[in-house]
Amino acid sequence: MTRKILVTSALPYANGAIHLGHLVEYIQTDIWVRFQKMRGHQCWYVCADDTHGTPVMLRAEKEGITPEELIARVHDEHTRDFAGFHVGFDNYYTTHSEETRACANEIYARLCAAGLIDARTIEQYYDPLKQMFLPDRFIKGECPKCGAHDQYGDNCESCGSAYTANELKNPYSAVSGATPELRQSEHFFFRLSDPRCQAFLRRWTQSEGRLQNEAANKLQEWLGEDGESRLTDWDISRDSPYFGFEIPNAPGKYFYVWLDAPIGYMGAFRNLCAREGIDFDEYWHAHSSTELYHFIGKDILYFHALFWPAELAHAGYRTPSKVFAHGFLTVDGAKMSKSRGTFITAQSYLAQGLDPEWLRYYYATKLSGSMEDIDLNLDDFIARVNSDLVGKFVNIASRSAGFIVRQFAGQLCPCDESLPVFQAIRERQTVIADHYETREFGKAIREIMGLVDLANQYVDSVKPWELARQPVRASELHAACSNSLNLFRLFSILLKPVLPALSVKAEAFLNIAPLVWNDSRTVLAPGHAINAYQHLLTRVDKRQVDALLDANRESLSATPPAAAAGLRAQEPVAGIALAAPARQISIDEFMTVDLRVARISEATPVEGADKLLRLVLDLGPLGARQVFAGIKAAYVPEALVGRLTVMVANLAPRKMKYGISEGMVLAASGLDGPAGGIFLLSADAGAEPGMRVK
RNA sequence: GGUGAUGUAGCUCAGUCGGUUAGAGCGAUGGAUUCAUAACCCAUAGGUCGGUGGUUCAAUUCCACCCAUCACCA
Repeated sequence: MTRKILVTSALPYANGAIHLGHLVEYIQTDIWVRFQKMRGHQCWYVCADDTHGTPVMLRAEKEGITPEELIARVHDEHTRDFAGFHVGFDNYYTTHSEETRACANEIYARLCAAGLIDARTIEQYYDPLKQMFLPDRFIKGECPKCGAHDQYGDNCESCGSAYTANELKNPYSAVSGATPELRQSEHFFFRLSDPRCQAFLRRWTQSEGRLQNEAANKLQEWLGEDGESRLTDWDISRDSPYFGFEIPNAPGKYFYVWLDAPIGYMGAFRNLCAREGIDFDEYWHAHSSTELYHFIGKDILYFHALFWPAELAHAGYRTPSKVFAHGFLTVDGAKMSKSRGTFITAQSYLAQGLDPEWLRYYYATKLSGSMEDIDLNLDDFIARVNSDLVGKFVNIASRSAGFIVRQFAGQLCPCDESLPVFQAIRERQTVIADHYETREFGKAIREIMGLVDLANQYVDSVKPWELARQPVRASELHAACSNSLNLFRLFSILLKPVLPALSVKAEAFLNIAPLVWNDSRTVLAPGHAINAYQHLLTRVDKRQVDALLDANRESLSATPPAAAAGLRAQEPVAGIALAAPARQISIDEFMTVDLRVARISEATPVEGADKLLRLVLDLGPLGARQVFAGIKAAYVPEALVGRLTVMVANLAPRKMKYGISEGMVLAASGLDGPAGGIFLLSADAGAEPGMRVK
């Protein structure tokens, strides 16, 4: 039965370049979509640039162009990058479209009619210099939940909490730096706290198969226990000036960008429908039997699994069949870093001449249906691609084609499907298809490569190069190579969702029509003529990877680290990594850590904590700080009072169960953490509290 | 601090609903081979399955605690 499927990837913001982290999602989605299409299903893949909001508005202003010009340029760049990685959208659109506007107005009107939109006058920060209300993303301050500095006004990148901008502490305008003032303004709210929404979301998020287990558990945390009402109403409007859609009958009021972003999926699809003659309503009406899947990063689960389905359900539309959240990308085990050159843009990867299918393949080997992060290990990347794709897969064609072309005029003889390797492929096909379906691409690849190994063993066992020297055994040679090329064709089918461009080349080489999944049931007919073999894939050269890192490496001074690398904020002491020396840093980088001499003026045990002492540190002219230090195992509190030590004075304050920790004291510790001892640093006599350590 | 996840050969990862000698690929070493972009094939070496206790006839697999990493929460 042909399924009707609509698939989306999250909308990239029209304010920055696509990088390898983004590509995890687009490649994952694209592989899945290509698989569905190969299976003969009707599967539409849409995405769009997320164009609205203050960042776009301000950036355009800074560049001296209109927002429309900016988003047009970024749209071109994004389109180019995605095409470069063979991400095959059926439509890559923009949220700044009449289709999206119409859908947003429609949803808004229906939510109004359902009594789920409230107008309320709120106090919001206003930038007196810039003369504008400061929308969430452009007001910064300290997170009300965890105290992290420089957090945006809608959710905290440090602790993930969602809140409103007014809850931020010590706010400042990210536009002008001015201290904002509170002013009143009327805003519109989506009433998530309404019992209907609460009940719906509880049911929706917990329904079988809707979300990954980890995601469902996470949402359960956000929803709270039964009867508990943790969801708060969601502010969906912003005041002029704003780049976005003006709300009907509300002059000067605009939809908040996060309202129209997911609606952009609908807008992009509506645009596609007009082009392709698809029935939009069949896919979106409340009782649609079509399937709708959103691929997203785990960071935006909140929006896609709470706000979005609640909006849809109460506006009379269908809700997503499933939401697939994936983890983040690390490079060589660490977050992407501009100073290490691992913040790699899609454009630079292609510009350096690296093959996009190398990355598609490597990601595929690592991807699964879970929300776990995946690591791009660059040495492993090189080894994996060269070994699997060039050494094994492509090699099968390469080692057989010459004989067929030279000795048999390119024509194949009947294929012997009774060989064990063909049987193995037939046997594992279904499992491989299931792995693709469940997004267990890593498992699919492992299965396929196991079969490819069998194929190379087969070739080795029949030794075509020996047969070729004995003219009387020409038919054996013909059979061996025909079998081998048929194996290559089957593997091309199995790998086609991952390697679309390579498959096109393989199809040209084999002289066949575009392969679909069911072609794996057949073999090439006797007498079928192939074309001469040309290299299908080159090897990765380590120098290319090094050049890529160099191209993406920025000077250290250009990107001061937000938090001093290697020093962990959550452990006041003993957290410094030990085994190997950390990477080299510049003096400038070191100086971002403000180390000060401090006198311990109070030291008391913390009730309820096994390891912590509460210290009050006197920094002389800089005042006193409270710090919770995990040194209880090694020190009697009274013995510490009066001592001089060294502390990090510019560490972001951290709210702990027992109070706010405003820094950390330095201590040495052995390899095994506290078990290796804890040795508080001291300052020699003469040092005064508050002196800088450098 | 709490919750959750992860910790298996040099590297990247499987796996074990407790049960004879813990697997794969890569890398290393040796051999074979020369059709293939020094690819492929065979073989060998490498792990006290993070640590410590407990349950059990038997634990890498279950339980507790500890350590490390990551995420989320407070």
